[in-house]
This record gives sequence, C-alpha cells and structure tokens, in this order.
Amino acid sequence: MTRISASERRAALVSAALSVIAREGVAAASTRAICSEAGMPQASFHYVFESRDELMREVVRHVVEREERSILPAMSSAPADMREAVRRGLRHYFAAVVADPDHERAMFELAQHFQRTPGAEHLARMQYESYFALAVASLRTAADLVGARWMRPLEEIARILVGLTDGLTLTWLATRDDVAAHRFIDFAADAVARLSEPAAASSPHEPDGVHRAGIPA
Amino acid sequence: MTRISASERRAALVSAALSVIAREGVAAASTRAICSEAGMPQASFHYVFESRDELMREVVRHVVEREERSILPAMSSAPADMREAVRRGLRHYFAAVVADPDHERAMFELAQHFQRTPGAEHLARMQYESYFALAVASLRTAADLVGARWMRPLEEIARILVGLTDGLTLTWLATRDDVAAHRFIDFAADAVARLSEPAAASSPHEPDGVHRAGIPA
DNA sequence: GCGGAACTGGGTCAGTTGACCAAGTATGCA
DNA sequence: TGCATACTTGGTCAACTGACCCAGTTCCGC
Repeated sequence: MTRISASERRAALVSAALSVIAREGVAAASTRAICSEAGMPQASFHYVFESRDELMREVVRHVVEREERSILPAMSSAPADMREAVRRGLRHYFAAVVADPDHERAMFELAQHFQRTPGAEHLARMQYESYFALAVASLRTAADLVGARWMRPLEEIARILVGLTDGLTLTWLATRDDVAAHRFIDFAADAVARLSEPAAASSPHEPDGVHRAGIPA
Repeated sequence: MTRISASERRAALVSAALSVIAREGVAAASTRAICSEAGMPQASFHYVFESRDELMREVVRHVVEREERSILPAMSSAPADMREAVRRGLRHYFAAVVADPDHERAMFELAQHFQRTPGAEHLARMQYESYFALAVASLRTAADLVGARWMRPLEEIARILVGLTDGLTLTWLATRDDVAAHRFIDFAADAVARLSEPAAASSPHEPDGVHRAGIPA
C-alpha cells in the first residue's frame, strides 16, 4: 500500500481531472472517471476533497497558475515591425492550439462550467484575468522588441487581443479550417499593430526597456 | 387528455430542450427535465424521438433554421460610411447578446457538445456554416447601404466577422465587461471597414442598391 | 359507428452518479 | 514499545439517468 500525502493526492487528482476533461469533457469528468484516471479508489477522493465542486475549483486555480507561469513566445530573431511581431505571436499561440485542441476546448468548457455554477462565476472571471495578464505581458514584450509604443492603455489592447484569440480558437475548433484561421491571424495582426506607433519620437529611453521580459510590478 | 400530433410534440420538445439548455446547460438537459419543461410524460419523448441524441440533432437543425430566417439588422438611417455600418451591425448583435446571454451561451454549448459527440462533428460545422451565411448577407447589405465594395471575397471577410463576434461574445460572457465589449466593437468595426473601399469607381449604379434591405439572391 | 392506427402516460429497468461509512493499515511521536 | 494520528480501501446508499414496455384512450377513414 503506497502511502501518499493528502496534498500529493490532491495534486494527482487535479492532474487526472484535467486529462479527463480534455479527453472527454467536463460532463464526463465524474469522480469515478477521475479516480480511475489517477489509479486510486473513489474513497480517496472524498478523503482529500470535500466534493466534486471543490476539485473543480482547485482545477481552475491550477490552470490559472500554470498559465501565468507559461513562457511567453520567445522570438528567435527580432521581428521587422509590430505587424510581424503580433503575427508571429498569434501563430505561436495558434500552433499550440492545433497541437492540442482538446486542451483549449477544456479551457473553454471550464470557463463555461463556472459561468453556470452559482457562486463560482468569479472563477470564470479569474481565468480571463489570467489571460489578460498574459496578453499584457506579450504586448509589452512585443513593443520592446520592435521599438514601438502602444497608443492605448495596455489593458485595453490586451482585452482586444484576448477577444481575438478566443474568436480564432473557437471558430477553428468548430470548422478546423486552417486556411481561414491564418487569414484571421493576418487580419488580427494588421489591426492590432495599427494601435501602435514607432516609439523613437516620444520615448528616447526606450532601449532601456528591452531587457525586461517578465511582468514588471 | 389533450391529443397532439407527433410532429407538434417534436416541435414542443425541441423548444423545451432549448429553454432547458439555455437555463441550465446541455448537461442538465435530461429527457426528464425536457419533458417536465414541456409538461408531458417521458414516454411521449421516446414515442416521437428515437433517443436523446436524435432530439439534440433536431435542436441544432432548428436553431440553424431559425438563425437563417433571422432578420438582419435593419438600418433606420443610412450609415455615413462602412466603419459606421459595421459598428451599428455589431452593436445590434451585441445588444441581442446582452438581452439574452443564456441563449448565446446555449449556442456555444451546443457547438461544443457536437464537437465532442463522435459522428456529430458535422453538426457543429453546420452551425457555423449558418453563421457564415448570415455574415455574408450582412456584409453584402452593408456594402449596398454605404455604396462600397469589399476588397476580398465576401466569404473570407464573413469568416473573420464570425471570429470577431465569437470573441466579443465569449469574452463578454466571462467578464460581463460592457465597456471593454464596446471598445472591442469599435476596434472590430474599424478593422473590418478597412477591407472595403468606396465603390464609386467600379459601381456607378450604387444608389440603386440602397433600397434593398434583405438578402439579395 | 366501427375498427385499426395514432397517441398517451404510469410504471419499470439496468446503469451511473456523488457521497460516505466503517474497518482497516501505516506512520511518527512519546 | 505503545498509541494517537494520518492515511487507505472495499463496499453501500439514495438519487438520477436514458430507455422502453404496455394497457389504455382517442382519433380518423371507412
């Protein structure tokens, strides 16, 4: 009888839950299915989790945390301009979606699940806040890389960017039309880049910011 | 004992299913819940439907049909330019989303459900085809109204437009941030309008089209 | 006004679900 | 060494699910 600490068991169950959700959807993620995925008896589940709902809450927390730790797309060579930078970023994101469509679908399903679960709406919001934070960081990095500045508050553009990636992902998931998706990426890159302008004029100290890759406080 | 024809019963069940799905989600739309919503015994369900799956298929067909019959936003006064036309169209759409968020969520859930149901992926695609068709019609009407022409194939722009509305809707559903949504609308209208150009040069008869409000053949 | 077809609805079925108990076994501290 | 605490597990429970049977009722064409 391998003895596992309660916290390790929680982590294992969260991870198993994510696998099941990605593979078969939130609805199919029963306590039995999750326990079977994790290879442990059902009773262990209720030993470390109050209920299925508590597990689900833990799942979002985990997902959000992982997303915030996720590495921003590293540009191997500096992009020529903002249009190119945004396009590369979106292509990078889209490639990840194509590589693991179930994962993205799982994220959507989780958000939807919590929008519907009374008292858990804030979890759906939390998930999006993490998307926004990621977008802010990406936009800042892009501006640093190409030496441009954003003409609107970063948070505003970040929300638009998240909306664009959501639309891109959802439409592709439903149609699996790669060509249309890339046209959308080009369109979005063009439109977003238009919200920036060369920084030389207004920000003489710009090069200083180039080294910052993370999210400044 | 009120006697209802099988086809009427099917329609009633489809409608009840939609209500339940909108209110509580696809997962909660059990045959019992649907029958209770429709006020009829469960056996009637299986008299007119082979299975729950068949009902669900009928639900998409119904939704798609209704969408295709839906009236395009009628512009009370001619918009000044394409930017204005697209913005008005998106605002019109968004107002409908805000007025009945559950309905839009139900559409997303249905699409997701069919993406996951083996052998029913084409239904999700069908749903999106109907969105595309609607977008094509809207774009054509807009071009007629402002006397402009699209610089890319209508189908291409339509797919982009659907992606934009998806992103707009999904982000708003998760955050309920009206201000951000309207900023997104302005951004999208601007970007989409840029794909058109005044038609004067290529279409001298443009004023003729102004009166048509419906979908040209 | 009659006979067969169309429709009704109470009830049953096996399967699945979330929850949880009680009886165990290992662990760490005194 | 002993004992309280932490952890494990098979089994059980009521509630719910989709499916569907069948005896009864109503309708429509003749």
